[in-house]
Amino acid sequence: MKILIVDDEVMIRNVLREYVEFEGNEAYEAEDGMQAVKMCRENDYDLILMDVMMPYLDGYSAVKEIKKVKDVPVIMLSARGEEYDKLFAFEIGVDDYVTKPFSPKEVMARINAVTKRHTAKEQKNEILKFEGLEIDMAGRNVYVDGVKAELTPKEYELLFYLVRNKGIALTREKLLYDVWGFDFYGDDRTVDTHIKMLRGNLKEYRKFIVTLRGLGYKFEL
Amino acid sequence: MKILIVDDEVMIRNVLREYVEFEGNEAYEAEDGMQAVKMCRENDYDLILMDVMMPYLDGYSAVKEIKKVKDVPVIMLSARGEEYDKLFAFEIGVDDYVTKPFSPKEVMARINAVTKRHTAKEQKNEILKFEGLEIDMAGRNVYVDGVKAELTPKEYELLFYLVRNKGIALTREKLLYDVWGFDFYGDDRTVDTHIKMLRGNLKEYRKFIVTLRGLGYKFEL
DNA sequence: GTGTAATTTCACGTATTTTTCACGATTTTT
DNA sequence: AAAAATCGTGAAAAATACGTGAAATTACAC
Repeated sequence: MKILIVDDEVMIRNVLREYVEFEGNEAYEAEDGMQAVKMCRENDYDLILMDVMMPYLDGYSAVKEIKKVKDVPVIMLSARGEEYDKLFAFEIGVDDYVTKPFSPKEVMARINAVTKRHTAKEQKNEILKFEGLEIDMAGRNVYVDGVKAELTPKEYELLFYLVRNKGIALTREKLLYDVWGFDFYGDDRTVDTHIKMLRGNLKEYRKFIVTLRGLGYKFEL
Repeated sequence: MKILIVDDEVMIRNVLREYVEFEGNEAYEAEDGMQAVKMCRENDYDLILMDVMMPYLDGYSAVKEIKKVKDVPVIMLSARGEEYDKLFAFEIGVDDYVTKPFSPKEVMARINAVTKRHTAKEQKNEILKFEGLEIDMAGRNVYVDGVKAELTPKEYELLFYLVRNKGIALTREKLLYDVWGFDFYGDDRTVDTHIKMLRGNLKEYRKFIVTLRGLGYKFEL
C-alpha cells in the first residue's frame, strides 16, 4: 500500500510515517497541497492522509484538484477547534477524517478501514484516471471526457499495455512481441497504424502517447 | 549491498563492519566527512552509516554535500546526549537515525528497513543523478538542471552507453561497434560529431564527457 | 457464402537525423 | 621549429523514420 502523507509539519509527517510503515505500507510525503497535487499527477497512491491547514494550497483545494485526475481515497486531518466542514468534505470525496491530536490506534484503524473498503471496491473495477481519460481495464472501457471511446480489440490491448508500462520506453519489437504475441511475423510499422488509430480515438489525450524517434513509443503524463 | 561506514573512531567502525558483513553486505570505511564525500563522488553505495560528530567535516554537512550529487539513503549515528536536530536531518534527506550506544539488532533492523524501502523505490524508475544531470534510461529522459533535454536517438544511445560504462575509456571503434552496430562501415569521425551534439545538449555537464586524445572518449565525474 | 469490421501492408511526403567532409585549432612527434 | 596527427566544429548532402491515407487481406458473425 502506497500512502501519501501531506502536512506542512515535519513532526506530524514523521509520526504518521511511523504508523504507516509499522503496518507494512510505503509512506510518501508532501509538504503542501501544491506538492501533493503534483505528486499525485505523476504517481499512483492507494491512500492520502491530508492536512486541512497548509501553506500555498489548503487540503480541501488539493483534494478537489487531485480528484479531478485520480480516484484516490482520502482521510483528512484537522486540528481540534478548526472549523471542519463535513458536508463540503463529503462533496469533494473525502472518505474519512480524524482530528488532531490523534492516537496511533485511531489513525491506524481508519487507514485500515479505508484501504480495506477501497481494495474491495477496486477488485471489482479498477479505474485509472489521467485527467479526462479514464481507463477501466477489467471492464474494458475507456472514457474520453466522460464519453465512451469505441476501441477495437487491438487498440484496447495496446492502450492497456502502454498504460501498464507508463513512463517506460517501448520498442516496436517489444510491443509486437507482448501485445501481438511471440508468433507475429509481420511488419514493424503495423504498430504505427494502431498507434495512429488509438491516438485518433483518444482525442486530446493523444498527447499521452509520445513517439520516441528511432525507438518506439511510451505512455507518459 | 555496498555500505559506507563513516566514523572517526576505529572501534565503532569495526563493530559496524561486523554487523554489515554478517548480513552479507560489503563494508567500506571513511574516517571523516571529507573522505566520505570524496568516496561518494567516485563510487556508488547503497547505504551510508554516518556519524554526526567528526573532525574536518561533520556528518550533517557531509550528507548535504553528498545528496547534491547522488541519491543515497543515509542513517545517522549520534551519541546519546548529543543535540540531534531531527528537523534539520529530515530536511537534508536523512532516512533514519540511531543513537549510540546501539545494539546490533537495532542497527541491522534499521539497515534492512532502509535498504528495502530504497530498492522498492528504485525498481520503479532508476534515475541516475550526476550533479544537475539526471538520466532515466527506462523512460528515455534526460534532464539538465531540471529541464528535459531533447536528444536525438543516437544521442540517447551514445549517452546511455557512455554512462553504463562510466569511468571506462572507450575507443571510437568500440563505440561504433556497440552503439552503431557491428555492421557500420563508416567514418570514425562520425563519433566526434555526435559527441559534439551531445555535449551541446548537456550544457554545463558537457564536462562529464572527456576526450582521450589518441584513444576516444569516456564519461567521468 | 456473404457482408462487415478489424487488421495488416505499403507507399508517399515531410521532417528529422545521420553522415561526410573540410577547415582551423591543438597537441604530439620528428 | 616544422611536420604530422588528432580533435572540435559548421555546413551541406545523404539517409532514415514517422504520420498518414488507402488498398489489400484476414477474421468473424450471421
